[in-house]
Amino acid sequence: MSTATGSKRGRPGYDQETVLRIAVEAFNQHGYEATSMGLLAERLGVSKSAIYHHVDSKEALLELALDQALGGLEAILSEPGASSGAPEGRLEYVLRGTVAVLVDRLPYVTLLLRLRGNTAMERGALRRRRDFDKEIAALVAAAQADGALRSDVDARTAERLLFGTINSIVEWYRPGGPLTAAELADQIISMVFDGLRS
Amino acid sequence: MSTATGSKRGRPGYDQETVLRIAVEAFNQHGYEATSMGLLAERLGVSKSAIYHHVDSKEALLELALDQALGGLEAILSEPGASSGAPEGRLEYVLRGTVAVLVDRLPYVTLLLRLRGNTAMERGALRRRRDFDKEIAALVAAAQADGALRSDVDARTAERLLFGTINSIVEWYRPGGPLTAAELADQIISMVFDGLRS
DNA sequence: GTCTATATGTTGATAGAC
DNA sequence: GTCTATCAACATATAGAC
Repeated sequence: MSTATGSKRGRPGYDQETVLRIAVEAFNQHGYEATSMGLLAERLGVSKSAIYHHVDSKEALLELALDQALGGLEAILSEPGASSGAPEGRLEYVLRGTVAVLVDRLPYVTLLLRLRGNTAMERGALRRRRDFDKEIAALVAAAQADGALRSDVDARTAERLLFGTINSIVEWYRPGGPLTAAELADQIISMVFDGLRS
Repeated sequence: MSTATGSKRGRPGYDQETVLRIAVEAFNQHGYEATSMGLLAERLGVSKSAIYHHVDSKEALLELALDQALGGLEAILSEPGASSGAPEGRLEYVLRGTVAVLVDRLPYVTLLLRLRGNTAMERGALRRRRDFDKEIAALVAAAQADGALRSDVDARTAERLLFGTINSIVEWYRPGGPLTAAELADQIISMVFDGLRS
């Protein structure tokens, strides 16, 4: 499978999506700040200036990538399963959805999770991520009030540990391995709700 | 509290430990690769070349930092509590120890957890970290064989999710906040062993 | 323990040709 | 859609004075 566009002959000629894919790979490997346009150019097999035909700047590449991740996560909350039924069921629905988005958009979410907020743009993205987190924390609190979840752990702490567990999959999970995305979601849901004890 | 050494007057004059502390803060904020010696110099209030009086190179700073993190983690496994008693108790002991080291050496462990393995030195550190992880996975497997932990989740996956939960505290926990290190450890241990369901 | 000056290479981005 | 040439700024590290 080539990275080329539909052009009929000659050199590849990239589209923005492919440039973005290669860029995000590099950002995840070296960190966004430390990744140079020169490295991207090398990996794409074109000159630095050719990249500026596809995107306005390095920061624009980051913004496109973060939108992929945040858009995917935010969409979960708009689905019917996230707002109908008992809080516990809604929480499980959202957590399963999060695992699905993480696996489906792995490099983009990985990049989001490693953001430090060093520029205005990054801080904007982190704000969107915090808003998402807060909705889940509210869901945890509702499930606690409902009696479905234990109340001896603070809702915000529980939500953080919940996402700590889920988000950590970007550090090791790779699609195509022995564990399918559905199996992974089952094991995570089972572990966070019921614990590791037999 | 000053960052100065014991010198009696005049300009501060740093020791290696203080230089390292400031450096690790910057590494965690911008990423190791993207942190310039110039930024460190600025934050220390000295010239770039002054830093080379304390350390041989930028990479030597990273190595010193990672040794702080890895040394702390590896020491847990040498403690008596890690090798005596039932596997489940030993596992809990090691997990509590890990939380304690994470909190005690927060910036150093944070740096370790963000390594990508882009140089020989980094890969060496990641190897030490993997060795630590493998010992815990073996402990999980032993506790499963013992019947103390559920066996429907693969030991390696369980260990990864376990550390995903624990390691994620570097993203939000700050000593001096409302939650003490001991309380944090209790809540984490309780959540990973018994789950969030009431 | 710090400084200035310097060496040598790389950075993000632009101009303008093809 | 890509190229070469160019820019000012910045990178790590060293030499040698104080």
